[in-house]
Amino acid sequence: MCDQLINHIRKFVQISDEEAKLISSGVTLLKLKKKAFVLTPGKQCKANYFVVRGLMRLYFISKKDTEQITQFALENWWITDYDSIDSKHPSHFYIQAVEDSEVIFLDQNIEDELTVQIPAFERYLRIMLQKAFTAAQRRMEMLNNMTDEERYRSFSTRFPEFNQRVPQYMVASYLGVTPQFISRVRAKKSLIS
Amino acid sequence: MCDQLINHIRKFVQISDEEAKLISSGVTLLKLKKKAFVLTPGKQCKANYFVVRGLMRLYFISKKDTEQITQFALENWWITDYDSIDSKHPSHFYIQAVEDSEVIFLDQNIEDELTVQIPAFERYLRIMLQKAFTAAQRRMEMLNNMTDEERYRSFSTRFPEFNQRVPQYMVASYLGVTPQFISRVRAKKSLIS
DNA sequence: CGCGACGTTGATTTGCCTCAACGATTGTGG
DNA sequence: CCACAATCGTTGAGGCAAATCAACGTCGCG
Repeated sequence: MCDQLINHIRKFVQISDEEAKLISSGVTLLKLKKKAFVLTPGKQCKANYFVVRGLMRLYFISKKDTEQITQFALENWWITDYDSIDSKHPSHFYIQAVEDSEVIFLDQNIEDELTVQIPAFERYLRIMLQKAFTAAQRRMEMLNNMTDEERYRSFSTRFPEFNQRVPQYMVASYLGVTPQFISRVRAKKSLIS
Repeated sequence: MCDQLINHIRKFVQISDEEAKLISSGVTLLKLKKKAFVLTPGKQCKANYFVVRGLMRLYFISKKDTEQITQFALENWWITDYDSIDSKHPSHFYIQAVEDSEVIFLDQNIEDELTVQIPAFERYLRIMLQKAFTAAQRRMEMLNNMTDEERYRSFSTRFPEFNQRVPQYMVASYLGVTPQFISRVRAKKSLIS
């Protein structure tokens, strides 16, 4: 049932079959319809989510009453609100399925137990965090080093899959621009070619 | 010599005195003059740096030939270029002392050994990464949810120490605005009060 | 069918940058 | 100790990229 997670872990660290079973028995598979939520503002985030199939997004409502997407998670990515988990404060984020999805639910307390029992699992999670942090760094780099137009073009050529699977207004929200702006850039592009 | 690092680790995880010694014997204390570099573009980053005293910054040169600061590290923070470490590619960042500083140098290979030998140390590093990632998330949130003026005001009231220790143009670079812009905001502020 | 969600297009506004010149302060060599 | 340059911050004028506001088109779905 959780083969995909175990396979993913084994790309980075070695775990025995018993350890794999231990991990499997600690998690739950959730089937989510499009637009279903696993976290909403006001609730404390208590789990880490691994995307088996589908696409999740993490977002909040900005001052201007618009959705602000801070993260997407495709297959084999983890997504959660670490801030809420660490501080034990209520989250101000939504985590929502963009498409029909299957995600593995890993409760925070169980994660703590597993990381103590299985050092290799702790290492795996550290490696995932390091990747996530690097991605966040790169994204900030792009925010400060490119114009909005460059950023959109770079994003859509580097992650063409997203343009297929994600509505334009979500891409806009993720990139920190307006949907109108993206529309104009695309109009320009098609004139050139 | 590395008491400060050991104390910091023990705020988050338990380690024995032997483990503490093992860690201490694996690291080196560097004394850096203001403006000294521990990493420059073109070189592969091979270590993690823990700030004992002083202030470090991580930055790169943007397309417009201006410095873009992506991270500061005060006392008790780690700083490095994970991207270069993971990919083993040359870095395109500078890591530089903003003030005279003392940093603890932890070689990547030694870090790998220590994390295998001491699971609690791996856990400590994961916790540090989680904090760093959360901070990066928050920063992106601010970038998309505030005007440049709000962001500067929020930054300077939330981290007043930085305004003492860091020249204005570095704050500007970190916030992604021009030094002139900050100057104007401050002028406005003093008129009001 | 009719409604809502999503995208497009045009006109106007605005927040911040750019360029440029001018202080103030610091540090350095003669 | 002073002259000078370099560094850092301030101020003003003009320009531009993207946001905002608003209207309209189109597709999919209950």
